[in-house]
Amino acid sequence: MNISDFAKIAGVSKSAVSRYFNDGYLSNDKREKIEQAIEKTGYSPSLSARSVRTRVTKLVGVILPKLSSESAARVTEGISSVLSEYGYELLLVTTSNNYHKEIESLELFRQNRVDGVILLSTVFTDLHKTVLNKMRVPVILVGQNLKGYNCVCHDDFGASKSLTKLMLDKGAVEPAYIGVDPEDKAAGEARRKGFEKAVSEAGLTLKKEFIEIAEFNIDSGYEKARHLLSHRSKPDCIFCATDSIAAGAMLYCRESGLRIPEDIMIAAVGDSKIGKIAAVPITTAHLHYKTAGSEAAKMLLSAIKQPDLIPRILQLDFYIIERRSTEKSETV
Amino acid sequence: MNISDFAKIAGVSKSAVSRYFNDGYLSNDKREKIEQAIEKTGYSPSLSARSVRTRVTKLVGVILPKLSSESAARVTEGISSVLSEYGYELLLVTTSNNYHKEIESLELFRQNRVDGVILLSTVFTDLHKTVLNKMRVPVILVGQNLKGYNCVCHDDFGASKSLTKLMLDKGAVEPAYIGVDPEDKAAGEARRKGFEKAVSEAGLTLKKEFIEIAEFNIDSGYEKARHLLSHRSKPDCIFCATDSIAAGAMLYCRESGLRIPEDIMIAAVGDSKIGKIAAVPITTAHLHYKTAGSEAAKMLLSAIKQPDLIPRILQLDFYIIERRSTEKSETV
DNA sequence: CTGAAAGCGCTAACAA
DNA sequence: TTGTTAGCGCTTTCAG
Repeated sequence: MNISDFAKIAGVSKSAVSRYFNDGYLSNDKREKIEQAIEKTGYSPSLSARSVRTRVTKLVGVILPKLSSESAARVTEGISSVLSEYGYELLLVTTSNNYHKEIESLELFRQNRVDGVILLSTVFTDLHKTVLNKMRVPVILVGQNLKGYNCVCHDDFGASKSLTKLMLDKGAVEPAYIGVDPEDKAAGEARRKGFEKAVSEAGLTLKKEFIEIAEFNIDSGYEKARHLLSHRSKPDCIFCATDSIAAGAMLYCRESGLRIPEDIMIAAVGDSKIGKIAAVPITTAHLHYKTAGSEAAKMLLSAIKQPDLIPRILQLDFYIIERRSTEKSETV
Repeated sequence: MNISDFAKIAGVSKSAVSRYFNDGYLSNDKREKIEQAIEKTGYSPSLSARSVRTRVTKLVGVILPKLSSESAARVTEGISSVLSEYGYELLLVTTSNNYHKEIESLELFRQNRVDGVILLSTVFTDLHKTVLNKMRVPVILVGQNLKGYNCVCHDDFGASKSLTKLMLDKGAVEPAYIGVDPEDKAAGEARRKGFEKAVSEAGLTLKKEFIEIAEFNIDSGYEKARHLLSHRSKPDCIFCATDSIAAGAMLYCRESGLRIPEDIMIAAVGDSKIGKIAAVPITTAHLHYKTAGSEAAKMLLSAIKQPDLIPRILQLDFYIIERRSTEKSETV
């Protein structure tokens, strides 16, 4: 059933039908006829055909490393809530943390199909830059802070610094760090720098062997904690880049008989469910992931409406949630 | 830049270009010319225009309650992996557990835009039936077992029965249940029936006050456990429909001084991360969510290819993971 | 307010 | 193998 067939059934012209669906001028008489015919036939116009004419797809591409990460899921929910409100749909691509697939997807979205793109990437290479500059539709970066691009990001540095400082203020003097690949600007680099800043501001020196780089999961956190605790000198607090890593680290600490927080404190960034129900609930920093998603979507929609918008960076605040994993009386 | 402009630049005909992108007959000479021109211009054909002609969108609609549930995320990852392999893209809609939005999305997908739909729904109403029967593209249901429709589902009944039996075999005689809305056929109804079956097969009678219905989250599990334990007679094991609920229940049990598993055992369905790192790791049943997603995608692709395919139901097996929350010596 | 007609960018049937 | 040509279903002038 196409617009011509339908127009015939409704007893009106093609134009009238088109106007009905695009709120143009229309007499009530025709409007009613069309509504009745819709009732009868279930007709609805082809979005593809419409896109050919209007060059608008009402589709937004979302590229993310993986869905089964609480933070990515929350961002996506934020995006989705705003998008659906404005009649846009969400075209999802996951890249399994493979940034070549990220580039591929951008290429795929480059000229066609979508009106804009939201990219949750973790690394930023020259390849990214090249492709991004070739894009003909607006792109919003989530989670990264990159001059010259539209970004919605978190204060990873500040959150990490605050969490680390919190543990040092409670008397820790041998801080350890389990983070992720420093290629990852936000979760890797910025969080590490925040940690290091807090350590140096406290006048402490960092032991090289107290630095570990893990994957984004529990098992890796466990493994790295084991390695960390295999040295002769022991840390008295561990700052972890993510809650999952912290959960794994805690698992190992407890298995090896350490009491938390008495023997060793643990804190991590992210405020995911896992930190709340861990054996000892984990002190964490809440980053506003869902808000990041909805703000990114809003930013994208304005960029679509107004293509000459100048790039802007929106950094969202965080807050600290103290839990038992750092519950020690202060030692000024 | 459209196909005509591009053909001119490449020095070939429109047809040649079209054939290049749809692997028709083409001499190497033209192929090379076209490749060079692509290099120069970055041309790629408009997918919308193609869809108008071919009536194929290479888009699959996915409807799910919410992303921030580990199971939904895993299913979606499974779907995505297969889809991208076959050159399809994924149009995602989340319904926030509002089944009217589910219907709306189906309507939206009904005639247009997508080549098929995968629906992760929890309830199944007459409205669903009506809309489903009107669909012009194939639909696969994930997580539900419904005669007459294409389904990929889990053995919720079996998993629940096995978990409950496991606790009863270890000597529990006062079983309690914290489940979800029985409108939810799989997680609500089937899991409850599995629980009840194990209880009755063990020759036990179920106390009415040992049945609670919770939401799908930790806080609700906590709340319901509190209610459960407020009665004079106390249960000695709790079967929970989901890991999140179990995590919450465990939190309450421990706060009220109960030892797990000595005083009370806990088990739940789902094998999510949370159960692994809970204060006392939780015995669970692994359902193959990711596989369910990829199988659903495969089923959909064959239904797209072969529209007269007769409906089929694929039920995936589960396995039990015993953890400390039920670690009691058997009392036969 | 309305309808006829042109044309969006592409594919596919046809004749060469 | 190739190019010409007729649409796919829709929107949008334009003339009424």
